[in-house]
Formats: sequence, C-alpha cells, structure tokens
Amino acid sequence: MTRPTKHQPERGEARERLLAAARDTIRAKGFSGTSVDDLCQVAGVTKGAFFHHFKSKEELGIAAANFWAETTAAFFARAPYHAPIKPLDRVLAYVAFRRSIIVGGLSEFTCLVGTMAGEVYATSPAVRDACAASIFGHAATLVGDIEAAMQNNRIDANWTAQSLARHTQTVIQGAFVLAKAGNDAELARESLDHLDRYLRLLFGEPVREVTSDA
Amino acid sequence: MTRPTKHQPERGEARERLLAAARDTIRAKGFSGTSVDDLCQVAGVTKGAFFHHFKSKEELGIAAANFWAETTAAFFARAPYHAPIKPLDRVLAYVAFRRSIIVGGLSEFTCLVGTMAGEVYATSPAVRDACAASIFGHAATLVGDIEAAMQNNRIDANWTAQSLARHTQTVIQGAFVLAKAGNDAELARESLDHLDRYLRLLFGEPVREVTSDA
DNA sequence: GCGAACATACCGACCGTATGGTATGTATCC
DNA sequence: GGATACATACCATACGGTCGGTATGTTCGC
Repeated sequence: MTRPTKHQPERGEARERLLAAARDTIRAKGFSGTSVDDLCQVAGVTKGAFFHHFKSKEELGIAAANFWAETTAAFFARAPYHAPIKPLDRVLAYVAFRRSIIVGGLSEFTCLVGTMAGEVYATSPAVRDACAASIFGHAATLVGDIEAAMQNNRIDANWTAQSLARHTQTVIQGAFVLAKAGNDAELARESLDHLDRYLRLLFGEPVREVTSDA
Repeated sequence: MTRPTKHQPERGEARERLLAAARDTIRAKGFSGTSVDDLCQVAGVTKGAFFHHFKSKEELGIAAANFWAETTAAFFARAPYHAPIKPLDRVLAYVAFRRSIIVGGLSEFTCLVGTMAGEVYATSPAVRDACAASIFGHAATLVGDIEAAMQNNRIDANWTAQSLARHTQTVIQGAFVLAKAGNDAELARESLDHLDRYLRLLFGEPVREVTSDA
C-alpha cells in the first residue's frame, strides 16, 4: 500500500479505511452513537488522519452516504438479476436477489443510508440529502424495467413506475426496521415475499405456491 | 396539580412531562442525539427530577417505548376503523386511517419505537425489546380482522394472517424512512396506497380507480 | 387530632469522562 | 521545496450520572 500521489488522487488509504469503518460501525451503532474515536480505532488510524480527510463528523456522514451510493450501485449493476429477457422477470429477480442477500448479522445486510436518514433527518439536512440521493437513485434504476413490464403486460395503471419503484424501497427499508426490532432476519424475508406477491398480482403473473427458503 | 399519593402512585407530573418530551424530541433527534439535558429543558424539569424517576437514560428509553405502546394502543382502540361490518373493510379502513393521520411535520406522525429500534437495536437490547413489543403488539391487533377476512373470502393462502399483519407494519415503517429521507410526507402516503392495493388484490376486492387525496 | 417518623417528588451544584475539534510536527512524494 | 498524508498532544465543552438538600405529603401511635 503505497502513499497516494497527486496524479492518482485516490487520497490515502486512511480515507477508505475510515469510510469502511463508518459503513460497518454506523450500521450497528447509529450515527450519533458512533464517535470519531470509535471510527479511528476501527479504521486503525489517528484523529489527525480523520480531520485531515473530513473537516467534521457531519462531512464524514455525507461522504459515507456517497460512498455507500457508489459501492452499492456498482454491486447491483453487476448482480445477476438483470439477465432475464422479460422485464417483469427482471423486476421479480431483483426482489428475489434482495431477499437472497439477507444473510448473516443484522448490521451486515441492513442499509446504511436508511439507518442514517431515519436518525438524523432533522438534525443534519446535508446527511439526509446524501442518504436520499442514494435511496432514490437506487430506486430509479428499477424504473426502466417496471415501465417496460407495464407496456409488455398492457397494464393501465393507477400508479406510476416511479411510485412502484419507490415502494419496493419502502418495503425493503421497513423490512430492516422490523428485523432490527424483532432481532430476526426472517422478518425481513417475509415482507419481501409479500412484495413479490404484490408485484405478481399487479402484473397478472402466477403467484408462486411455495416460497423457496434458503 | 397535587402531589402523588401512595394509593394512587401515578408518580409526579415530572415523569409524564419527561415521557412526553422524550416522545417528541427523540422522534426528531434520535435517541443518541437527544441528551438528558435536552429532555429536562423541554419538559421544564431539572436533572434531579430526571434521575429520580429514571435510573439511567436507557431506562427512560424503555419507559418511553412502553409509554408509546400504551398511548398508541388507546388511540387506535378508539379510532373509527373498527366500525365496518365486513372484516376486510375494517382492515382496509385501518390502512386508510393510517394514511389519514400522516399530516403535519415529520416528527409529528412518524413512529417513536421504529426510530429508536432502528438506531439502538445493537447497543441497547432492552430498548430494542421494548420497541419490538410495541410494534408487534400493535400488529397483533390486526390479526383477528385479517383472519376473519380470509375465512369470509375463502382465501386459501400461502401466507398467514400474522405475516400479513406484520407486513402492514413493514410498509408503514418503511414509508416513514422514505418520507424522512425525501423530507416529504407524500412519499409515505404513496406507499400506503400500494399497501391498500395489495390487500385488495389479495382478497379479490375491486381496486379503487382514483386515490382520494386529503 | 396531633405530632413524630418516614416516604416521595423535586431541586441544583458538582464530578469524571468522552466528545468533536485544533494546532503543530514530520515523513513522503513529485 | 511545496504539497500531501498522516501522527501526537492538546483543548473546551457537553455528556451521563451523583449527591446533599428541601418541601410536601402519608402513616400511625397515643
């Protein structure tokens, strides 16, 4: 791990380590519940490094939300749910994929920006807006397939593709809240099954008789 | 405002004032983001009063969750959505009622226990469990009507009444997260419309053509 | 029915520590 | 040698929590 350069301004490794620490720690302890010292310790850097890269804790929050947006965008772009030929199948595959990645500890699969937005929406509008950009930016990636599915299936709807795309995120975020409260990931999967069923009913697709588990 | 008595140990008024302050302040600033001094100032009491009634900040969190559970239970028990004769209509009226009370500022209609659970689920299991009791206790109040509706409409389902009841809470909690992120209450109403549509499709009820606004 | 003994509700000063943030020094790269 | 990437030491304050005190009940013997 060499030091950074000017012509390759990926900053030092401390910045990335701090962002990764923020991603992991804030998901478990919340934004206010995570101290700058916590982050430095987890990242294995000093406070000097922290305030060299971020001029305040709030700015780290914004950077962490943006980092989350970038990394998850890349992750979902590479995911296999884009493969099906029929648009509706891609949408259903998306939900199935979201369900399939609900594994491990709660703080490993829950959403950083959903957690932060729910906590600091009123006290830190800048962080909130960065979280919103991540959530609604991700929702927007679903609109194309939903629109195509609506045309394909000749759906004359009361609702828009944008609205349904946002609703998928509502269910996912709510699923995380219930899973956290009940301390049980199965609560999240359960609601994604309802979301799958809603989509099939909306588009006149046969509803699966048995939910495949594991 | 008289002092308390032994046979009517409703404690002093400071306790209630602190619980009300917690309800309002934590919804806006989160649990970690709210200090004991904040609560005392909002409640108009001193720190001495705070630690007389609650032995720690965490215990106040638990008491606030229980207070929320009690007051919301009473509120929903008195609400008008129980009136319809057909069970399914009561369920749909519940969703419509939840939609109708999404008015005013975000911190006025969002859920205290959802906010707290999402924030401190890992750092304070006792608070988390109190939040869970509130959320799942409320969900349980819907099970009877859903079960009756399933029998009435002869629904041979892949899912249980309990699961669907929990899903309504998933959508409501998720709706609050998106509304907070987007700083727009309409985002919450939009998802409740999708929930209404899901229920109607599930039970074979005609889907309303136009969503009544306001 | 009255006063001693006790319990409850609340006040406000104080404490030790954790917190976000700063100032300065130093090694490295171009 | 100048900009970048850190490290170290430090600061002011905000934080959760403690403690002694007071005022207002309540209980109960007599």
